[in-house]
Amino acid sequence: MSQEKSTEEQIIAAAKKIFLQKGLAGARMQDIADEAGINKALLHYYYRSKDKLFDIVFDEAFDKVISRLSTIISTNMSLPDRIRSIVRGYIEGLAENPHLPLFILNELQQDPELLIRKFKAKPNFPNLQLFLMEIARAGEQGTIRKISPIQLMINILSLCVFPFAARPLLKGVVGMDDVQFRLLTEERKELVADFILKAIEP
Amino acid sequence: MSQEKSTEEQIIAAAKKIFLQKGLAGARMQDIADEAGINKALLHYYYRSKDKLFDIVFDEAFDKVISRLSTIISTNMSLPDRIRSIVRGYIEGLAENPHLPLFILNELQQDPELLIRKFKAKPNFPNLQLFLMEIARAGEQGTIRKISPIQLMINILSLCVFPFAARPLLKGVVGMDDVQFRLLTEERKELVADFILKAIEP
DNA sequence: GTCTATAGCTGGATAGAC
DNA sequence: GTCTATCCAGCTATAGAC
Repeated sequence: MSQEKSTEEQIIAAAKKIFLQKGLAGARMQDIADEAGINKALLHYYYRSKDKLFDIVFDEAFDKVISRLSTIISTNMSLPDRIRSIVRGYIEGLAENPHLPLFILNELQQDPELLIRKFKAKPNFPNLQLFLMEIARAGEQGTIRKISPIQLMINILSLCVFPFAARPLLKGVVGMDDVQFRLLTEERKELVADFILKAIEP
Repeated sequence: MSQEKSTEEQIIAAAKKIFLQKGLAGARMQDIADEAGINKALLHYYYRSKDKLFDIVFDEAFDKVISRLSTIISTNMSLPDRIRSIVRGYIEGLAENPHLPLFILNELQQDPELLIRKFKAKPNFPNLQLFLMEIARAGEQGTIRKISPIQLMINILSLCVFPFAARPLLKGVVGMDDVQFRLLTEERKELVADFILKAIEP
C-alpha cells in the first residue's frame, strides 16, 4: 500500500479530491480533513487558509491541463498526425482526471481574474498562435478544407473535453455506468480524430 | 421600461441571474435580495427557503434546455436537415442564456439525484431513442457514414454546448470580448452543422 | 506535529413592528 | 407586503494542551 505519504501530501491529495468534486464554494475544510484522515486544525497549520490551499490545488490542475497540450502542440508532425495526437493525448489525460474540466471551467467563471493571474505566473503557455497559423496555411495550400482556425480549435477542444463535463448527464439520461463511460471515452480517442479529419478533408 | 414586474417576478429574475452565475453553493441570499432591490426577509416570505427558490430556478433552466431539443428532434425532416436544425436551434437558444450549460452541468455533478427527480416530474422528455435509431438506420442504408449513434449525439452536443461553457477561457486565452464571442457563436450556427455533415458523409 | 476546544464570523431563517 | 432586528447553525480560523 502507498500509505507512506507525509501529512502534507495527504492533505494535498485530499484537498484535490474534494475541491475537484465540489469546487471552492461547495467544499468544506471538514470534508478535506476527513478525507485526509486528520484534524481540521492541521489543515491550517500546514496551509494557513482555505484560499491558500485552494490556490495550490487549482494551480496543479491548471498546469496539468496546459502542460500536456503544450508538449503535444509543439511537435513537428504533419497537421493531421498532430491533431490525432492532440485528441488522443487529451482524452487520455482527462480520463485520468475526469473532474478536471468542470472544475476549471467553473472556477474560471467564478473568478475570471484567476486566468490572468495564472498567465502572469506562467509564460510558458503553449504556442497557440503558431498552431492557428499552421491551420490557416494548410487551408491556403489545400491540405485541408478552409476553416476558421479558431473555430477548428474550439471544435477539437469541444469534442475532447465536453463528454467529461457532461458525464453526470450521460449517466442520468442514457443510464451509462462507469464501465460503459470508460469504454466510450476509450473509443473516442480514435473516433473523434477520424471525425475531425474527415470534416476538414479538402 | 419594464419595471412593472411584481415582487415575485423580480425575485425570480434576480434569483435566476445570481444562481446561474454562482451556482447553489456560491450564491448568497443577500446577493439575490440586492439584485432584486428588496430585503432578504422578503425572499423567505415568498419562497420559504434558499433550496425552494433554487429548485424553481433550476426547473425552469432545465426545462428550457430540453423543451427546445424536444420540439426540434421530433420533426420529420431528413436526417441532415434535422441535424442542421438541431444545431442552429440549440446554439441560438444558448446564445440567449450563455450561463445555462455550466450551471446545469455543475449542479448535476453536485447532486446526481437531481436529474432523476426531474425525470420523474417530467415524462415528456425528448425521444432520444428514436433519434438514435434513425442514425443507426441511416448508417445501415448508407445515407451517412457508419458511426455509433450515441457518439454522434455526443459530438453534436459537444460542438453546440462546449463553447458556452468555455466562454471565460476564450475570453482569457484568446482575449475575446463579448462582441467577438457573439460573432463567433453566430458563425457556428452554420459552421458546426457543415462540420458534422461533412464528417458523416458516406 | 497533532489534537480538543473555542472564538469569531457569515449567512440562512424567523419575529415582530409598521 | 415590506422592513429592521435578531437568532442560530455551520464554517473558517486560532489558542493552547499534549
